[in-house]
Amino acid sequence: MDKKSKSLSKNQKIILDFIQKNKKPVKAYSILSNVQKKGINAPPQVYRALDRLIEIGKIHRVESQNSFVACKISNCDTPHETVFSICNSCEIVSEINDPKLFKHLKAFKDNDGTKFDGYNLEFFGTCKSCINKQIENIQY
Amino acid sequence: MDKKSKSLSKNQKIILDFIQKNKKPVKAYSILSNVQKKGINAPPQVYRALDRLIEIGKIHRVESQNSFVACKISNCDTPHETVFSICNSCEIVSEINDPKLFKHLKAFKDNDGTKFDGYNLEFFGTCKSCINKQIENIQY
DNA sequence: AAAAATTATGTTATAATATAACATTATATT
DNA sequence: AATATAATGTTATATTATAACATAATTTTT
Ligand SMILES: [Zn+2]
Ligand SMILES: [Zn+2]
Ligand SMILES: [Zn+2]
Ligand SMILES: [Zn+2]
Repeated sequence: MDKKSKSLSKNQKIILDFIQKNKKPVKAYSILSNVQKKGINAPPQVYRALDRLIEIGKIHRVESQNSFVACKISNCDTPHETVFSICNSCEIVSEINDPKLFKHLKAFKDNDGTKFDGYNLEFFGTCKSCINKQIENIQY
Repeated sequence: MDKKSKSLSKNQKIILDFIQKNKKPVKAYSILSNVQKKGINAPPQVYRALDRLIEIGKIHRVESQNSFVACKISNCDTPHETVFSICNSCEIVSEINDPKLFKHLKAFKDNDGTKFDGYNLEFFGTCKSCINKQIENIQY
């Protein structure tokens, strides 16, 4: 039985549920304040659940934001091979599912003989919606 | 005169100098304690200099480590297009200079019409030196 | 050169993020 | 049932980063 098929614990379920409800990534202390009514009282309880959920690929950490987002790729069995598109304006994050890009990244070799076991790629920019808002707001 | 050719301020020089002296990335508070003898007393002075040095491309932030490393690519005029190789064991970081990969990343388009202006890619693994150490340490 | 605007600095306090350490309880394995 | 493993609860603390405001240096404009 692999990690992914193991059932989640109570706290893990509560926290995964909260993260999945949110379109945007959520921060650890925001999670904490939102699940306190469910009996989760302190940061370590949140961080432990987050660590585990990351390990089994249910969520990912958005490094540039210190935030956490549910995995959007079904059967994402590669929790440490992630690609995101991040809007600098509204901070929305989309997980990129691009097999060709994955393949390219997976095949990468450096000149030092490093044995790679994962990668994280974050693209930054302005999302379509924010571009449109900016155009609307131009003052003449 | 562009940002890069502008001369650095006193604090910026002190902090860049310290970062460049280190092979490995350094943390903000480690920088602080190491430059206090030079008259830099408080975190904001460090973070301001770091922000500026990042902006002009002299250093990069290693997102997964909350650390800062000098740019190793001469004439790196793309401070927000970075690729690193990171050893999970010794935490050494190498900046990757791979024009073909850069081109590939630069050309990336998502399905949502996001206008990208940068990316950060971090490869994780075990460096050659750490692999060798691990082999040496196997007990029979 | 004087005035104004901009940039950098210094300082104190505090916010935000994350982990150490240890006691207890629940679950799985032998 | 005994043992081992994993998860939880709790308090305290470590680490990373910024807000806010006063002052000084530098650059630009007049
Ligand atoms: Zn995923
Ligand atoms: Zn947006
Ligand atoms: Zn660089
Ligand atoms: Zn190493």
